[in-house]
Amino acid sequence: MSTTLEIKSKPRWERRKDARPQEVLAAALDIFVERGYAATRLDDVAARAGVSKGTLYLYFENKEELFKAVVRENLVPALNEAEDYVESYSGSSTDLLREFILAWWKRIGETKLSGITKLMMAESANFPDVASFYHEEVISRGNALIIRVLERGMQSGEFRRIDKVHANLVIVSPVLMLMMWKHSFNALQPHPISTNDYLDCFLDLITRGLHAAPLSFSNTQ
Amino acid sequence: MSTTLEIKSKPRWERRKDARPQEVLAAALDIFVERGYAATRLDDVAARAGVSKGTLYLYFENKEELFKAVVRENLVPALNEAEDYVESYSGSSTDLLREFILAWWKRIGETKLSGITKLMMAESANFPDVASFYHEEVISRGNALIIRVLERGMQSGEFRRIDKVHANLVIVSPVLMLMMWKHSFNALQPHPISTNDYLDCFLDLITRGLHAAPLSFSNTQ
DNA sequence: TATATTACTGACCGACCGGTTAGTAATTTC
DNA sequence: GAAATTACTAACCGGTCGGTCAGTAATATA
Repeated sequence: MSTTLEIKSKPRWERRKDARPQEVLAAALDIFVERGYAATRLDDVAARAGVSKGTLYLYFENKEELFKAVVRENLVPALNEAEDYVESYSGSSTDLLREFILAWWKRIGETKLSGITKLMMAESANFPDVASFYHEEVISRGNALIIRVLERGMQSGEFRRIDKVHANLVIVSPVLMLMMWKHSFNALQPHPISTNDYLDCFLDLITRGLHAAPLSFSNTQ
Repeated sequence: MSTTLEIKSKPRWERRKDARPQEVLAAALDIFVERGYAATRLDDVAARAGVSKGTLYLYFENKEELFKAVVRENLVPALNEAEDYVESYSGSSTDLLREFILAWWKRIGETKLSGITKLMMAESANFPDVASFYHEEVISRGNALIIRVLERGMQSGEFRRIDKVHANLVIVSPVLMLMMWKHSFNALQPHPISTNDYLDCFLDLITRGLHAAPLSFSNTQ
C-alpha cells in the first residue's frame, strides 16, 4: 500500500536460497523441541525462520522430511563422533563407559538435542515411519556402541559377565530419563534435579554394579 | 427408515445412567493408552464406550477431567496399596526394594496402565495443568515411597549412605524406561526386550550398587 | 394409556493446521 | 533499462476435532 513512499528502503523480503535450509532447520529444531512432533505447527517454524510457510515447502517435502533432516543434521553427526571416540579409546573400560556417558550428556543431554530424544520416545508410536527411521539411524547405532563398551570390559576382565543386551538398556535408561525429566516434570519439582549429583550417583551405582571384583579389592589399572 | 418394521426389537439405545461412567472410563483408558493424550479423539472414546460423544459430556466436564478421572480410577488406588505395602513390610530392605519393583511392574508395568505413565512423561510439557495434577497425585507420592525404602535400608546398615533423592530417580529410571519402550520402539527391535531378563539384570546391578559391603562378604539375613 | 421426565443422540460450530498454488517482487541477464 | 527468471508470499482448501445443543426416544409415573 505504501510502496510508493519507500525511498530505497529495505525490500519486503530477500532471496537467500543458500541460507534458507539451515535457517529453517534451526527453527524447526527449536520448535520440535519446544512442542513435540505432532504439536509443531509449520506456520510457527516458518515464522521463527523468518519466512512464510510456503517457503518451507520449497526446501523440504513435508513435515516428516523436515524432521528427518533435523535429525540428520544434528544427531547423526554426534553418533559418528561417538563411534570414532569409542573406536580409538585406549584407557580402561570403566573409564571409557564413564567418559562416554558424560560426553553423551554434555553433547546431547544438556543441549536442546535432548528434546529430540524425548520427542521420539514420546511420539514414535503415533508416527511409525519416523520411528523406524530414527531407530535405524540413531537407536540401533547407539545401542551397538554401548554393547561394544560392555564387551570390551568383559573381555578385559574388568566387568563381570553379564547379559550385555539387557544391561545396555538398563545402563542407558537413567540418562534417557534425565533427558525426559528435563523436558517434562523437572520444573514442577520443589527441588529440580541436580544434573551433576544425579550423574555422579548413577555412575557410582553402575560402576559398582558392573565391576568384576569388590571395589575394595579391585585391580583397576 | 425401517422403524415401522421393527416388531418389539431392541431399542436403539438404553438408559444406563449407573453403568456409563465406568464404561466411559474403561474406553478412555484404552484409547488414551493407544494414542496418547492429545491424539485421543473423544469421538473414538465415545464409540468404544458404545455411546455418542454428547453422552461423554453428561458425565465428564471435558477431555482433561475425563483424563484425570482415569488416573484417579486406576493409578491412585495402586499407590494407596503400595503405601500400605511398604508401611507394613517386615523383611530386609534389599528384599523390600526388589519386591516393590517387581510388584510395580506386575501391577502397572505389564498392564495397560503403563501407557498412562508413558503418556504423562511424553506430553506433560504440553498440558501443564494435567502435569501438575499428575505430579501431585502420583509422582511425588511414588518418589516418597522409594525414598522411604532407601532411608530404611540406610538406617539398618544394609545400604551404603547415598544421596537418596538422586538415587531414587536413578533407580526408578530403568522401570520407567521399560514402560516407555513397551509403548514405543520395542516392536521395532529385531529381538524385543525380555522383560524378565531386563528386570533381573537391573535388580542385580542395583542391589550390588547399593549394598553396603561387597556381596561376597555380606551378612544378609 | 397418557403425560412428564431425562438420558441420550447427532448434527452442527468454530478454530486449527498440513499442504497447495496463483500471483508478486527481488534479482539476474542482456 | 527492459525482459526473463525464480524465490517467496499469502490466501486458500479440505479435513480434523473439542465442545455445544435442539431435539428425540426410552423410561418413570399415574
